[in-house]
Amino acid sequence: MSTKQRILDASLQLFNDLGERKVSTNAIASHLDISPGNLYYHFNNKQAIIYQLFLRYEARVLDVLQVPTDRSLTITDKVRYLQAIFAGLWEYRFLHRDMEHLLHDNAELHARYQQFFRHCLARVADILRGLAAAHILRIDEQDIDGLALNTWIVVTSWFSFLRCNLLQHDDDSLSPELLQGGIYQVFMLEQPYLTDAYREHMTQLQRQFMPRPEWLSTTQS
Amino acid sequence: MSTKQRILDASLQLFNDLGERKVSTNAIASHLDISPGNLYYHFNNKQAIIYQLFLRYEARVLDVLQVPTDRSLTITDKVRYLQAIFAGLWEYRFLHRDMEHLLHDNAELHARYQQFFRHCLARVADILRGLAAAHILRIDEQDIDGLALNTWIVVTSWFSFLRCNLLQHDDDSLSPELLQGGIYQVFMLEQPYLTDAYREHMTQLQRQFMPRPEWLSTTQS
DNA sequence: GCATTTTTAGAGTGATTACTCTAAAAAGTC
DNA sequence: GACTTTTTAGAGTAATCACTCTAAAAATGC
Repeated sequence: MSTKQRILDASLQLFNDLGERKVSTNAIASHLDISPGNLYYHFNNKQAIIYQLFLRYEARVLDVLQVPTDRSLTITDKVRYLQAIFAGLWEYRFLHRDMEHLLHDNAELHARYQQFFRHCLARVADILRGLAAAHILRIDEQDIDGLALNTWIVVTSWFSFLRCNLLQHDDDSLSPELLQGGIYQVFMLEQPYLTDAYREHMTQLQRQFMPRPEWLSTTQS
Repeated sequence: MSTKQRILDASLQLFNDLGERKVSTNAIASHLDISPGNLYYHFNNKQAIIYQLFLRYEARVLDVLQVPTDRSLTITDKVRYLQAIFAGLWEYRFLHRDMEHLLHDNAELHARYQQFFRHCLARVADILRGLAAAHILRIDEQDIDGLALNTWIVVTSWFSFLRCNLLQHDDDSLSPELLQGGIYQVFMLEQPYLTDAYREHMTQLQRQFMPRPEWLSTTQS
């Protein structure tokens, strides 16, 4: 594999494990047993590494968020979307961990990210319209944008939420399993809009993603 | 005013304006025309300043999130809760801007924050139960925790969302007016649970917090 | 007015880190 | 094998920043 790719892979891994801020370019180089000069031969600066990783992430997400044109959506699609999106978020989790800082320091990334956001939001809205067309949801057009936006917020904030509110301080073990609770919360957003025909089925499905009860029960505290 | 208070006030202002990370302790001192030594006489370290500011924030929020015991909740309460919470978020907006980093570097704050979170979540759930008891919402007990959690996520992520997705890169002018859209989104979460008696009234109320349409419409992009 | 405590100034320090510079090694070309 | 280009090494640098240290000034108590 080319040095450039190895730098990107190592950066991604270190960023994900430790957070972008805690990983110096020298650390990336020494992790790969190459010199800082070598790293800077391939990338003009740290931001360029992050930008390339974002492009990977973007491609991955947009690839998932396609709405089929030849058939109507099913509940299976819904689950598949969410699992794939959360898997992508997991793979590039350093991004949303510190998005504000990354964007503040990088105007080019900021512009691209905002375009990406608008694109995603439109796709999510299209998916919701597709679910409505398939009589899975019953929702007014005027509510679709709001629901799509809430979905975006919950999805992109989920890992941050976990790390801040549910993980012990010394415990860095954010695991893919913890994704499940995020999927549950997104189902929760859509649940009230389910048509009677699908309500029973979805409720049962949603239960599979139920967060462990000791987590978040408000009744006993 | 005591030097200690002046340090806290100046820190809050600078943190809010520039982000905690971009504000050095030396910068706080020189902003107040005092020496770094003086600052460190009053606070052992930067984290201690942040911790004290968090305590202020916590007290402010918990003061707002009271459920009246002598009467049932009204729609006016609902609006008042949201406006007061968002005002508090605004006043201490540096906190949620970089919460993960702040907590990672400060175990004591992390523990306190998690306790605060659980407390808030329970209060939000109580408010939802109160709204159900007042026949404003119709919601199953088993859905309350999930709705409360989504409310927490949307509320605490709103400013971050604005800065990442809606503000121009050179534009630091996050304004209190932009809060309104956050309130709209929280209404959006609860809207499907409204009883018929209140649906009309709330929908009209919600419209007042409507984000400007060019913002987030998915229909024209 | 003297003694003690509290508050302040301000120079300095050690650690970190993104990035540079020079030159050597390796790879490719003919 | 001579050359050109690409890739690499690694020492170094300038800036930043949280925090320390010493000693002077100010406030307080009696």
